[in-house]
Amino acid sequence: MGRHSCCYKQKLRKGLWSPEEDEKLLRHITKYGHGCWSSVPKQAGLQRCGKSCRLRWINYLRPDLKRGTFSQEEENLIIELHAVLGNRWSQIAAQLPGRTDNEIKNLWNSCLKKKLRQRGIDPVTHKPFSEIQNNNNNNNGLEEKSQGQGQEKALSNDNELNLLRSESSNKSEAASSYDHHHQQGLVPTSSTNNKDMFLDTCSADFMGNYNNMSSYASSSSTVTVVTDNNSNSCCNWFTPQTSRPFDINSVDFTSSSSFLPPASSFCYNKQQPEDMNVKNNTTTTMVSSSSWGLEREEAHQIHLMEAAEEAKWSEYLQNPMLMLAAVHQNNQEIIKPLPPTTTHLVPDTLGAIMLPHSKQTSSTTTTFSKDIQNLTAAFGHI
DNA sequence: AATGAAAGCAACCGCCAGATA
DNA sequence: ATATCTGGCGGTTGCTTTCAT
Repeated sequence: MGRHSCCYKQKLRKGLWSPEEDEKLLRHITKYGHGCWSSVPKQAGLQRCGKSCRLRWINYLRPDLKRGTFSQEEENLIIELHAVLGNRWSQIAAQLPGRTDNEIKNLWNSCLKKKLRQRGIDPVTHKPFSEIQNNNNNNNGLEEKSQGQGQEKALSNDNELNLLRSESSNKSEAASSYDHHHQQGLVPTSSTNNKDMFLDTCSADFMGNYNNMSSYASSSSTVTVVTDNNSNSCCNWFTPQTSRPFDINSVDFTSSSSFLPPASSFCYNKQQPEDMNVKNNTTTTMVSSSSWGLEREEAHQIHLMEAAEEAKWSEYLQNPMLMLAAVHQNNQEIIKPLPPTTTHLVPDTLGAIMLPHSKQTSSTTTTFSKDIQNLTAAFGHI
């Protein structure tokens, strides 16, 4: 299968499994367990590669599989989980006992996506198309100024195009916003790629998705976003416990697991550029705490709110289903940040969602960004 | 009844990351 | 330190079945 060496060594069967093959595989695994999948076909007397055997077992032969059509409850759950997890089919499947990632994926692609579209909901962002349309119209206005009347304008009402845009709009908005702030020297700089990606990730999510106040789980700490409704604000960073600016240069970006501020929360505060008092040097970014947008008292209040929600968040983190419940229960309510002491969510609790299958280094940041976007899409109204 | 389109589904492909040699 | 092996995942393909005309 694929480029795996097992497939080169001998001519192996492909395609649909015969009942005889199923019986051989089932008998073998029932008796001996699968152990090393690559050795299963040989031991079971099958002309298949180990990968194919594994897939057959997981998707069809496993005794705990639930067969039959999906119930309405299951469909709803998949939709809600997808809003949080995105196309993480294996993680979605983990919440539906007896269902495989493959059949959930198939259901989504063949059925649920369509249903959502029929309801006027974008299956990518889980937001109403009208909302996306409005955003796109705003974007189109800008595009038209810079690009004139292009092909995209002609396609502006096309749903598929909207989908594509909705997938990329947050990132592009955020990226340009970050660039703007970066050019003004309002964002600490760094020479490492990871750090750049970190900044990019943060700015993407913060600029692209925030509404009044949102919070995000990270791999090692809390990201709190405090904003007002002034669109021209700039950003700064600080830890709420101390009201000190978060010194991004102090973060060890060479360690993939600690690309966020260590053992603390940090806040992002929008503020008018003229209020900024940022002094950069080559190694650190020193900012007077009194010059940052939130007063100590405000920061303290936020910190208290964090503490009050700590237990609640712990529960959420232990159980993605609770997170979904939160979506239902808190439509108009502000979800508070993760507790400052919440560290290393990976791989248990929410970390399993945020940073799946231990992917780290460069992919971690992109995954993280995607996760944040998904979470933001799901929690954006909170 | 015939036929083309759409839907459903099983399996493959290609990539990634951790383990191991 | 490097190469190879392996399991796992999401995306995609292509075959079969169902539906509409």
